[in-house]
Amino acid sequence: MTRILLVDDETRFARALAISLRARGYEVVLAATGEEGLAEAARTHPDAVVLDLGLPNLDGLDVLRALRAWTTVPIIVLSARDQDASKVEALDLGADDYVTKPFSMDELLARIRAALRHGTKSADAPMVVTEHFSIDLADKRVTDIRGTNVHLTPTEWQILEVLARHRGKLVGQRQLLQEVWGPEYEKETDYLRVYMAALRRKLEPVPSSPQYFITEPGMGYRFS
Amino acid sequence: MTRILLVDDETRFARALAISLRARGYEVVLAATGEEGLAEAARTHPDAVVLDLGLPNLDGLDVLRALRAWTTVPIIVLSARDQDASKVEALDLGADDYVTKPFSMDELLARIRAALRHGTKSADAPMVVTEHFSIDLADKRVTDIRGTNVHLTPTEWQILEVLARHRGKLVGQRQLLQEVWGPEYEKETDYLRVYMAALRRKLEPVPSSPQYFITEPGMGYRFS
DNA sequence: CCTGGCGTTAAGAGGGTGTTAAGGCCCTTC
DNA sequence: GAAGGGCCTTAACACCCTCTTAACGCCAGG
Repeated sequence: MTRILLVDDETRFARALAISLRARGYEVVLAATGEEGLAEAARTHPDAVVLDLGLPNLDGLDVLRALRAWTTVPIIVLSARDQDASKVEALDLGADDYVTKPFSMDELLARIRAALRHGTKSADAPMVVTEHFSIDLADKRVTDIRGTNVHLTPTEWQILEVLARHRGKLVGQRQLLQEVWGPEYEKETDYLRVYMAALRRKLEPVPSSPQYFITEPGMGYRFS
Repeated sequence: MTRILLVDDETRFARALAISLRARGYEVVLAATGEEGLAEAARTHPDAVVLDLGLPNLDGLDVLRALRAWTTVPIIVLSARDQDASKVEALDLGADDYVTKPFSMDELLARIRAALRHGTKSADAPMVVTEHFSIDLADKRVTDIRGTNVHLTPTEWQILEVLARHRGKLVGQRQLLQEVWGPEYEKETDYLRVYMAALRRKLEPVPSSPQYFITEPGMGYRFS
């Protein structure tokens, strides 16, 4: 789960933001002071930090400096002041973004999403690993247990990609057909049977009794 | 040199910004329309893009979408409007930052610096070495196993560079065409075949059965 | 027994790909 | 100003792969 550290002493605002973030599936760690924020950052290794400059005791810019001394986690700075000086300073100290109050919750959430994209751009290879093969979504490559490349045709790959993205979930036949062939093919369930057979032949250890590509009769398929 | 593409139709502001940027050692490419911006982006491969939303003809958001279809270059969006809708939309379309006019030059410059940090975080791998040849991305040179220089034409080099930067990844034909020839050539798959043949003839030990430049039929090419 | 959904296989049609070479443009050189 | 070379574009052809389609067998439920 994506973890976000929120360093802010205005508990009312912080709580509202935390609720919004949690409602969207993020895990939120709260810190009310700069010291606490640094400690929590070290302890929980968040995927992004939202940092309010208006903190008691320790100045927000000092917190920023301290964080940047050891981590490249995306940091979004919030400020009540619209002063250029601190804005420029914060950005040059390594903040990824600077948002001035007042701002809408939607905007902040969008900026958090943008910041999270930066964090994952270089790291995080979207990989699905099983006991018998592994799927590299970024490289568009499938390798078997010995590291040999498994060749898939474009259609086979698209089906695998859709199933892998919904790992564990049931994907309806109509949905699969629409995502791979387009909306006008949603009745061509024959195609699915042919291609599921191909995928099983190439990836299942025992194609005749599938372990990863499960058929849910009358409904669709599931990858697990 | 760090190259910045500035897409803005207000020539007075654009010119002032260009002067400020050039004074700080950046190379600036100007584009007055969205179409021009897309063409320049494909041609010059900037390290960052500053995009004004208030463009004639083509909407700024469409430009953003078109850019994000093939490049991850940092994009800073400027806007006169302070509307949340376009702000959120732009950020979710892949903009790295969103700045509302009026703003100070210092702030924009600081945000450009911050955006450039993102761009360089993941890039840079100036040498690619294989068993049969090595590629020096910085020097734009390719040498074979005996250290002899291998001569490539500009187009051959660009293709090789794109593939080498995405080492191991599958590069779609459309992406390759857009990055080398520009967005308006994305259907000219003939070009690719001619140039892939040339690259294989010059670099593959056995051009007829490629070891490094792998074709994924119907999808694209992969360098590994 | 019949029906409908599913798995499997194979073959033809169509489109994608590798390869070579000729024509034309631009730049350099004399 | 003319000649030459390098490079890009375009065309033509043969070949290979993929998609589609059809046929058949299997199983479960009506």
